[in-house]
Parts: sequence; C-alpha cells; structure tokens
Amino acid sequence: MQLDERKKKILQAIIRNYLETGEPVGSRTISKYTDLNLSSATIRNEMSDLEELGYILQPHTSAGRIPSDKGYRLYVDTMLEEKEREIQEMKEVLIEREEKTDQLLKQVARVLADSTNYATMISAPAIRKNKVKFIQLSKVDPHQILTVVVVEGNVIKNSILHVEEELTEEMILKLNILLNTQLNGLSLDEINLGMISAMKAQAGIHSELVSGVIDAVADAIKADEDMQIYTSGANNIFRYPELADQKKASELINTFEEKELLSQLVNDTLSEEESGKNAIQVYIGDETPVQSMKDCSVVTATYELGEGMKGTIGIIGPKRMDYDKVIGTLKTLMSQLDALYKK
Amino acid sequence: MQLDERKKKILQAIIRNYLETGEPVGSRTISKYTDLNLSSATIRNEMSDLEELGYILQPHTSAGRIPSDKGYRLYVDTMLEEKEREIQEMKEVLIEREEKTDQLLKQVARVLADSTNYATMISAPAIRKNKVKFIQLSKVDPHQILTVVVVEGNVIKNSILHVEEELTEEMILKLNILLNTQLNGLSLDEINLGMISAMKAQAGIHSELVSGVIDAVADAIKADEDMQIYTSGANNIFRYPELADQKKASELINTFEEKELLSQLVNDTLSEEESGKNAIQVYIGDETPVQSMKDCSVVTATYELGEGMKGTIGIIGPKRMDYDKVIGTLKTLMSQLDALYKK
DNA sequence: GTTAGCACTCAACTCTTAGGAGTGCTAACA
DNA sequence: TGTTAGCACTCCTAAGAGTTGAGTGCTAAC
Repeated sequence: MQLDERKKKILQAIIRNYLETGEPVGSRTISKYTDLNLSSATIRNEMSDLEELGYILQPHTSAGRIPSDKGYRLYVDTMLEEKEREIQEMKEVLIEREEKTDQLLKQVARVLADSTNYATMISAPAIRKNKVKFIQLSKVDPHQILTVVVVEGNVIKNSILHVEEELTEEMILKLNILLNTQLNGLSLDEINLGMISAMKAQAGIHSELVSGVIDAVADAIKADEDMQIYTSGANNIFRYPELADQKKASELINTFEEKELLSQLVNDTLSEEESGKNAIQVYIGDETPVQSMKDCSVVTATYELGEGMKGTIGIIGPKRMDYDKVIGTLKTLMSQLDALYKK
Repeated sequence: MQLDERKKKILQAIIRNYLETGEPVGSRTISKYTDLNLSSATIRNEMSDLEELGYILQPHTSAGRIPSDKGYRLYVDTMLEEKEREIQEMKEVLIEREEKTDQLLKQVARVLADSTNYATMISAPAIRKNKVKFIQLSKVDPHQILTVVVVEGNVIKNSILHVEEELTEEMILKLNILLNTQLNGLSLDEINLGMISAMKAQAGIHSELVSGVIDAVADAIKADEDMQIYTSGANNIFRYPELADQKKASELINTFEEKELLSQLVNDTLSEEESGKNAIQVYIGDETPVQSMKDCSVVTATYELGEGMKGTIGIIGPKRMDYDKVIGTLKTLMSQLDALYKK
C-alpha cells in the first residue's frame, strides 16, 4: 500500500486536530472539518489504511485515532518543510544585553518556557577544546596562593591553594613566568606527564605548588564535565494530562532536577549536529536518549556564542506539541543569540 | 476546658498514628493501640474535647480525626523536647571532603532528600558583610584586563574588562597598588562615593578602569543577592497523596525551580535565627513565608561554615512529616558540617 | 468518670445502566 | 472501481443506586 496525497492530507488533519485537542480523533470530525469533501465512511477506510501503515493507532477499539511516533515523524519531517515559518515574535525586550552568560541563559530558559508553555532547558556553552590563555598566581595570605586560569573564550577559573611555607614575591614571579611560558596556548590534551615533571623539576622545592596549579588548569578546561544546565517551566508538564499522572510526572520532574540526565540530551544533540545534521533536532517518543522522556517529544537546537562555544537549547513537551511553533521560536531565538554575540 | 495529661497522650497518639498512615484516625484505633486502657467511647469524648480545643479536626462527619496546624505545633514544641533524639546515623561516606563548596552543598541536598524522602533545599553561605581581602588586575590581552577580587571567606570573583588603549605593565602595577591600599579591609557599606572619586583622580586617564573595578568589587561582595540555592528530591512530593494533586504539585514544583521564592524561606530563617531563636525552625502549614507551601511543613536549620558565613538548609514535606527524624537528621548534619570546617 | 449500645452519617466501592462516539463491514450507487 | 449510506458492534464514560464499613454523638447504665 502506498501513502498517496489524500492519505497524507488526512494524516495531517488527524495530527493537527490531535495537537489541538489532545483527544483521539474520529472519522466524522475529519470528514466535517477538512476541505476534502469526503464522507466519514471513506475517511474510515483511509484511516484503516493509515493504521495498517503504522502512522496512527487506536488507544482501544471504538476510540478515535491518535498519531503514532512514526506519524509524528512524518509530520515533522515533511509537512513542516513546506512552509518556512512566519516568524514568531519573541519578547525581545526580555533578552537585555547581559554581561553574565549564566544570567542570560537562565532568562532565555524562562522566556522560552513562558512563551511556549513547555518545559525548557539550556546548557551553557561547552569549552572542551579551548586553550590556556593566561595563568596567574598571587599571594593572598602568607599561606594562601590564588590561582587564576583564563582559557580561550574568556572563561575564568580560580582556586585557592594552601602552602606550608611562605613564598617570596620573587618566587611567585618566577613561577608565573614558568607556568605561562610552558602552558600558554596548550589545550588539555597537549599537557602531558613529561611536561609536568619537567616543570616540577624546574620549580624545585615548590614542585607541589606546580601540581596544584596544573590541577587547577585541568579543572578550568574540563569545566564542562559537570555541565551547567538551566531549566525552566518544568511545571508546564501538568498542563498535559497524558504526562501529568503521578508516575510520569515524578520521573520527569526528577530528570529536570538531576541535570545529569539532561546532559545526555545535550551530548546527543551536539554530536548529531557535528555529524552535519540540521541544527534543529526533533526526538519523538522513543527516539529520545533520555528514558524518562519516552512519552514526550523533545526539540533541541544548537546555538553558538562565538569562538566555537556551542550550547544546546531543548524544549520538552508532549508528543502532541506544536512543532510548528516550537521550531519557529527556536529558530528566531537562535538568530537572536547570534546577533547578540556578533555585537 | 484544660489540656490535661491524658488529652495530651491521646493527641500524641493521634498524631503519631496519622504520621504513619496518612489516614484520619478513629477512636477505636486509639483505644486499641495505646496503653491507656480506655474504651473507644471515652476516647471519643476526649477527641470531641480536643476538637473543640482546636488541636484536631474532622475532614468530614463520620471520618476520623486529623491533627490541625495547632496540634502539630504542640507536638513539635512540647512532645518532641521530651526525648533528645537517638542520633540518626547519616551516610557519612557521602560527604567527602570537597574543596568546592557548591559541590558539597549539592551533595548534602541529595543525601538529605534520599535519606528522608522529602524535598530539600540548601542555600549557599551568605557573605554580605565580608570585606575585601585582595584585588588584582592583570593584562590578559592588549585590550582585556582581568580583575580578580577576593573577599573574606575566600570567595573569589572575577571579570574581564575591555580597555580601549593598551596599558603598560607598569601602569597596571600602579593601579594594583592603588586599589589594594585603598580598598583592602573594607566592606561594601564602607566604600563611598568620595573614595571612589578620589581614586579616580589618582588614576588619571585610567579613571574609567577604576569604575570598572569598583563595579567588580561590588559584584563580588553582593554575590549573595542572587542567592545560590540547590534543591533535591522535589519529586518526593509525589509520595504524599495530599500534596500530589495536580494543582498543588505544579505550584510546589514551580517553587522549587524558581529559587527566588525559596530565598524568602532562607531570609526568614536567617532573621529568626539572628533574633536568638533556636537554630532549627519548624514552619507548619500557614506559618510558612512561602505561599505555595501552605499545605506543607518546612523544617529549616542554619549552618555555619566558619568566619560567620551562614547558610540555610530546608526540608519540605507534608504536614505529617516525621518531625522527630527530620530534626534529628538536621542536627546530625549540622554538627557534621561544623566538624568538616573545623578541620 | 467510664462504658456499652445504638442510631446516624458519609465516603468509598461496586454494580448497573444508558448514552455516545467511533469502528468495520456490507451492499448499493455513480 | 471508488464512494457512500446504513447498521451492528465495541467500549469508554458518566450517572445513579445500593452496599459496606468506619466512625461519630448521644444516652443510659454501671
């Protein structure tokens, strides 16, 4: 059996209707509210075919039909590309120029959640491959040394090291020079054991301090291992009865709180994106890398804040989410983030 | 009418039983499962009195009784002080010595949530009154100056300032000395406009840079304005049917996600604590400063990480939470945090 | 002051019923 | 051959009736 034009139209009508109402949709509804001018009986025949093809399914006999994951997939893949979206006006006001990236991200998550009524997440830009740009030790106290490491993209990381014996200013200057000349411009992969022991040798009695600093550098570069993820609008899931029952809600809420699980989503999106796919990914039902979201759909997008720092935005909602609107909104948002950092 | 010893015992029995089961408790239950040796009829009379006194209430005629807020309050205030708790063994292993305070706090929240089955929150130590300890400017790029500010308690804050014309190393050294001599040891309140303009005058053409640095200092000190709060176990609320209905759950989840609301709780706890009250606060029902928690009980405690840096821990659960256990756990935890930072 | 007994209340559960939405199938029509 | 009308059938849902059981309040007796 083939999926002809009429079947596609009917499928589209079913999905549209289901997105709106959340109720299984019957043949009579389709017959009445489309311009196909077909009787409900004909629609029934077609629907029967569509079910056989796996695009829709019946929750139980004598209920209407609801889209299957495969149906949603088709909808998202083909029907959507027909018309490039009339752009959803984003409340631009809310995104003021903010120096602090994390503040900005939180705000983006919130605005998105407010305007879509879905749950949202956003990951801070990953900086995995960045290089050391600047290292500075300073004496804060007789026994405390402040280490500051700046990596490319101006991500700053610092820590305080405790030293047993007081260091002279001169010694600190020397160490500063040593560290900067040795490590500057290197990424984490490039700093190997040989280099470290050579540096330790040069540092003489302060070799311990050197290890401390190296650790700090390593920390700074792999800061994204415990990736920062901001979420908002988790309570929106209660808007959708199919997600609001206790078991599912509890699992989802948990996923949102323990950001570790969300990072799978981020990683998956980033790797998909790297492999040349579209910047916007749609995961429907079981396609998601996060188990607890198997009853949801997730739309993710990759954004870039210049200098190759990439982050991920995700919108999590019911399978019957308004794909049109969500994808439109994400596109707008991405171009705005882009514009923001072009400045 | 007076609350005699026997009434107290019956009230206690009612509350205990309700805490366990979550179901309204009837006279017969009390008659059977206490050592009072009274018939259910007598208990009924007493219960009727207790209801008149406002300690218990009936959800509807012909249901058992449940404790009122007033009843819980009495229970927490008096019954609990009788026996100082046999200390709940905390999974000490989980609290490893962690350099990073925020990591530690996250872990504490999680452990608490796991071991109590309630939702938990923990606020990072406030550093409002701390003083500037160290300021350092360094040139990262020809046009980028890194500012590092360390305040007491070793909280470090940094930002990158953009400058139009390149500064010489010498100039930076001069600015460093100027800033450190002027600002060292001052708290935010003590840095006034007069000082700032005096410093600007001394900085000459680099007065703009000075304002930048001052801003950074201000940021560092009032970092707690957007207070860091970590939460865990929000999904535990689904364990308690009386909180798990959609409306309440949605509100609670939202409160947990938008940490702003929780900060009211933190502030209230801190101010109560400052006014000499006990270190552990119990908010029952309407007593809470956070509207959305009016169907919950909240137990909060203040902890101290040395040097006067105080934070708050909160446990949020149903009114029928196991007050005994929660308070015991909090006490243990606080002494452990104490020990941790005595080291 | 305590207790036994009894009538009464009310939520919760079960069972039944009716209604309605929707399907699948068949036969007739263009 | 595709489309349609008609009809029997399924199954969910809501509403109502009846039953059960826990629990109360009151009274009278000990």
